[in-house]
Amino acid sequence: MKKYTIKDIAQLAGVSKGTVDRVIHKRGKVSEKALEKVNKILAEIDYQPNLMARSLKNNKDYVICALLPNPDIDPYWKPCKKGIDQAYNEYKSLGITIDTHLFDPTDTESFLEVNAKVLKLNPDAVIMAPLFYNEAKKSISTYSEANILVSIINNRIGSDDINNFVGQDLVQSGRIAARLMEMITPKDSEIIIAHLDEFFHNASFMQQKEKGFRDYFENSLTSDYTLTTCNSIESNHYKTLYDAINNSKNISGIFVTTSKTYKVAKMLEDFPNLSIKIIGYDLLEKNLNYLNSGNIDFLIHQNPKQQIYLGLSQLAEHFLFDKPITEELLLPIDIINSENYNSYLNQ
Amino acid sequence: MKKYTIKDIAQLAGVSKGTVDRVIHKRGKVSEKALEKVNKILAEIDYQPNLMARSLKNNKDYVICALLPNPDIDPYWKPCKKGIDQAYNEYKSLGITIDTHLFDPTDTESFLEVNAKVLKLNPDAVIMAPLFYNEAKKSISTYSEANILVSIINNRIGSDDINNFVGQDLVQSGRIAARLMEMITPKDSEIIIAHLDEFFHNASFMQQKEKGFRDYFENSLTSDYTLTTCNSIESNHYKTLYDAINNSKNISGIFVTTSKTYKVAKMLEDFPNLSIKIIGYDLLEKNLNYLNSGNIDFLIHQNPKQQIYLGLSQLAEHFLFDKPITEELLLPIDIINSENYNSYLNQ
DNA sequence: TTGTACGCGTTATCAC
DNA sequence: GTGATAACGCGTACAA
Repeated sequence: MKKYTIKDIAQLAGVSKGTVDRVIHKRGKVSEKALEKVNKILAEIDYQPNLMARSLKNNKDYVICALLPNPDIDPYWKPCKKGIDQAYNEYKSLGITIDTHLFDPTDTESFLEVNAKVLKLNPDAVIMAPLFYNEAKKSISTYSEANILVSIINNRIGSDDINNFVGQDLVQSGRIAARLMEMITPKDSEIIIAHLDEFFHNASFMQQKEKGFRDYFENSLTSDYTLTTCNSIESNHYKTLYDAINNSKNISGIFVTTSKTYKVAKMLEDFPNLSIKIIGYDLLEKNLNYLNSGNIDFLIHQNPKQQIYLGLSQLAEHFLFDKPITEELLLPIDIINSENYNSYLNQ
Repeated sequence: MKKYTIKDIAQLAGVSKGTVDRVIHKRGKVSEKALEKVNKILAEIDYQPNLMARSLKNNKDYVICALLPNPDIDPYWKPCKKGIDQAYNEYKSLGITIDTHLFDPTDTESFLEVNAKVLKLNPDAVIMAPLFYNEAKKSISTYSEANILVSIINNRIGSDDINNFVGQDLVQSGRIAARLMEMITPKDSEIIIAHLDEFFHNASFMQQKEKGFRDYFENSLTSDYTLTTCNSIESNHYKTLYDAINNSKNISGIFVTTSKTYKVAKMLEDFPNLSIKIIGYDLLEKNLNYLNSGNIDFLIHQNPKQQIYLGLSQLAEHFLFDKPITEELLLPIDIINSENYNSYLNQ
């Protein structure tokens, strides 16, 4: 399995390196005869261009801007720092610069400002969590017009200008929660689907999770649960959810579609004689505490760290080695209990 | 954030590239004065050697041999092919060759033969699943003496000659199964820990899983399960397990410590009026079928594909970019149910 | 249409 | 001790 170089091919074909290069890259200006000779050799051997040499010759420094919600405001995004650091360390010596810009997930204006700032920097690519649907769409097409690659993480939004999406199948995620719920609650009981307030209001992903959750039970022949959806917001002290729990005596489980699962666990401390299972999302410290104490039964891990790492990695390898970018990268949906969360944290 | 090259440093220090190189690599033969000047510059700037250039100059082709059980004999190893292919494609153009050698997991002799063959090839590294404890240990030290790096996947074996281990914490894996079992079975029932025959008889990893499983319940204040261990082998038609199920009327769950979980599910088809939960290991097709039909409740994913991919990746990056090798890489322990297995298969 | 020469950054070698 | 130079493989400008 010898490694052939352009020089080797030139020698074998009896032409010069330049001619071989022109054939390989289809730059034309090659005589019939030469073309034939080179193609014959190329057909015989398996030429693999040396990516190091190519990249070295390129010798360009690429800049990727990462636009993320401030993790101090929404701790869900905390792990992303680690993912960025990992990608940064892996690619810094190969000519990739990663530049993080945080915005306030409660403030559309802040998102727009950060996008304006980034646009001025004119990076080679942008990777972002598109929390605000309309604003994100507009920013994305602006980037695209400026020939800036766009990678999206966490939740998909429809746009032809997106080069890469890394995330999870949220409908399936709801189905997973449903199957788990089915296993740990009595079949004839009531289950609440709780959408706790999110900073961003046009997010469709809570609905996707609900859809999957309901679909699972609707297609099930053996179950006869009563499913109730409950939207609840902090400014109202989550009163709707509280009342729902307080008024029904047959609730066996609550499916929380957001990372604020711990708030439900906390609320249930007011009802010590109810036995209600909780399934929710994300490995926030507060969630893990309740998972450990047994008050939360399962969490589903959305793996924000891996999402941003993989997105960055795809972009970097594309710039450096011209690797194709996967348009859609769906991560596994991890089921977490008190015993395995630790194995995910140290990743 | 300018990128400094050796040339830049040489210019700044008023010396030649050669001298800078000697300082950086501590090759000596540098005058006090020159050393000082260069070190001063190095202290001021953040010099990051260009890994592409270094690797290009190196221009060595590295060979890694992968020693794995034949997946036609034990389907657990099937996904490894994908992992190897992935690493192969990723690194082939960068000068890494991966050479797979299969052995018969039921036959110690075959393992030794393959090792002998590989030793003759004198590769730069070997990655293997050390199924046969004593034989593996001996082979490993032979490789080490021949200056061949050794990477181990799947199950750890003690040896100072191992450069890298990729796998899971098997004791913790047992605890995870225990927690799941606790959630889906009544607290005062009987649970069987079933060790189904493995091809290799000196494997300690079934014991590790059992230890974790038992530990969990022993430290639990709320549970009073009766745990029974059952070793059962195919040549005896798994009679010991069959009898255990047949004779007891209070079994609520079976924890299968190997990938042959489907055999237990199949056996339970003989007992249609028993309701016994099954938790086992690995995403074999036969296991997934029973997971889908609800006869297996949970599987734990040992991720053999990711194990070999990460091991290969570590070795490759070490050879190419001189990256340090993690001695021990513990993968997350994935909980699988009927709804999320698909998201792992397409990885 | 073709071949040659040069540069990318690092490292090894070889004169001085 | 030191500095100049060649080489790795690729891409390309330029001369023929």
